[in-house]
Amino acid sequence: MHIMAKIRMDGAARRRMIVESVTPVFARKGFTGVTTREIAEAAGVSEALLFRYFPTKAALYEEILKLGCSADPQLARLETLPPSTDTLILMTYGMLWHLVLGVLGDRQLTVARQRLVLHSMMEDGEYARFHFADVEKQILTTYTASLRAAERAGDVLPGGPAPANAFWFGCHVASQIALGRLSGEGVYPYQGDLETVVTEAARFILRGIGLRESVVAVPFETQRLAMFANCHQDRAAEAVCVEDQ
Amino acid sequence: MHIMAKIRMDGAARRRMIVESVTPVFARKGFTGVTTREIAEAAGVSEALLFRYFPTKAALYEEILKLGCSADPQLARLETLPPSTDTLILMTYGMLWHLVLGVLGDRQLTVARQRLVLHSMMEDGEYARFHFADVEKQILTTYTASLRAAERAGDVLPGGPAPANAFWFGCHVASQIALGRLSGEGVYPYQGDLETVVTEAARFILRGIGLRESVVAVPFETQRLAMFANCHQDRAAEAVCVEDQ
DNA sequence: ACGCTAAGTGAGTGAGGGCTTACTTTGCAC
DNA sequence: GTGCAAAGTAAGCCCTCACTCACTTAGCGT
Repeated sequence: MHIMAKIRMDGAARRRMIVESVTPVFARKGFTGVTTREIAEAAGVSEALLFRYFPTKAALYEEILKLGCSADPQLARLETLPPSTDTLILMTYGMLWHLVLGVLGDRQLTVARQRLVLHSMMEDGEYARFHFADVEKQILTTYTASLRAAERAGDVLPGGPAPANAFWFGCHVASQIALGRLSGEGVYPYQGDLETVVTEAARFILRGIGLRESVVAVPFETQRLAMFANCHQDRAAEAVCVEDQ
Repeated sequence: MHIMAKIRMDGAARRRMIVESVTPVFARKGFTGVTTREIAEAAGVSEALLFRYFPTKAALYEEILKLGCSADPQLARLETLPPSTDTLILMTYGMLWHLVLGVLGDRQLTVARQRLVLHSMMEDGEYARFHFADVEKQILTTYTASLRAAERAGDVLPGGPAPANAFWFGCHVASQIALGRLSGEGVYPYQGDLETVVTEAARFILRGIGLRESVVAVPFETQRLAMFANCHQDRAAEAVCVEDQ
């Protein structure tokens, strides 16, 4: 007998462990692209055990999707920010950094989520719709509030897109840059290094939603974002501790 | 004996016919998601015949990718446009209309191409890289020239992104809107109907690359695009004639 | 010490995957 | 008409896939 599962775990722990270790595999190759043997190997477990915990391969996949749907805890933090032009800018840079660089939160999870959403969009789109509805619910009110605040402050030109659309268009730029880098080396022939591209993208988005030049041109001090990220990492550290226990 | 291939064709014609009828199937389900039996059925041909023309399933797929790479003939038309702010605007609207609405050219082919590129980006990205390099080669010089012309005309604010990046960021918005609609009903919860979204997106992009309000705010008369599209349809009609022959 | 339950597995199974083979049919040159 | 090359197919072959079963092992309450 080969030792596959080195240590014996109780049901719940094993389930979680399987889902976690298998997520990136599904993310990389898609549902049909992965075999249950690969899955088992990735989880360090026999195929038979897999099927003790999940009745079918599809059920395991759905479990992963559900888990990916769970709200990003750091997003809650956004609601604590005051509605303002500054917040709008912070959100834009934050989104880009998050989606493209994977700063803030677990990079692997972020990438996995992107892939799952993409797979969904290429199939029936149901999961993607759900996911975006969730994102909207979590972010849009803050975003809209900040956009309105910026308007009141005279920082935004009239005739811009509806707030929801402004938000999504910004997301589109960020997601597509991220998508272009999913396969390792980027596929888009941008000019300049990644940092430049991200900065230019941020300004592109801010101009796009109608912010005045005087606001857009101000360089973004990354400390703010770093602080934001740190707060979250503390939280992540906590979570790990709990899990280890 | 069942009649599968209703009419007898010579080798070259059958090859073309198979590739054409099979492209949307691969596009929808991805390489691993499709069986050779499905492929054969889609082509209205026996599996055996498939394998007479293509040594493996992978070879058939590659053939499709290569064909998808062949330049869009209408793109050549772009080069005939004078470099100007107007051309920049036309290109932006044209891109959106092309990618999202599928006007200009064969809609089904456009969608198939998008899916194939996406599949590639989620795997090794090689085909996507090739495709984008091609797009860049075909469009970027005209785009850059028009952006420079706009600058000279005083229509664009300083401090915008590098021309190549401006182009790609615009593409990103358009592709992502299109991607959100691949599965039928759109997955992004935009505000307003599709036409509104596309118009807002166009303005978002034009603002994003730094065009002045005075230029962006001008409503776009769709006749120009329609004219452009018509020109192409004439060409398409020609092509069909040649093919029928 | 000793069951008893739950964790875990090796060795399959049938279905369906890509691909082949041995054959039939069709058009056409003569 | 007849021969023949090319178009076309039915019927599998073998392998891998998702999934199962009969079994062994570890921990734990008594």
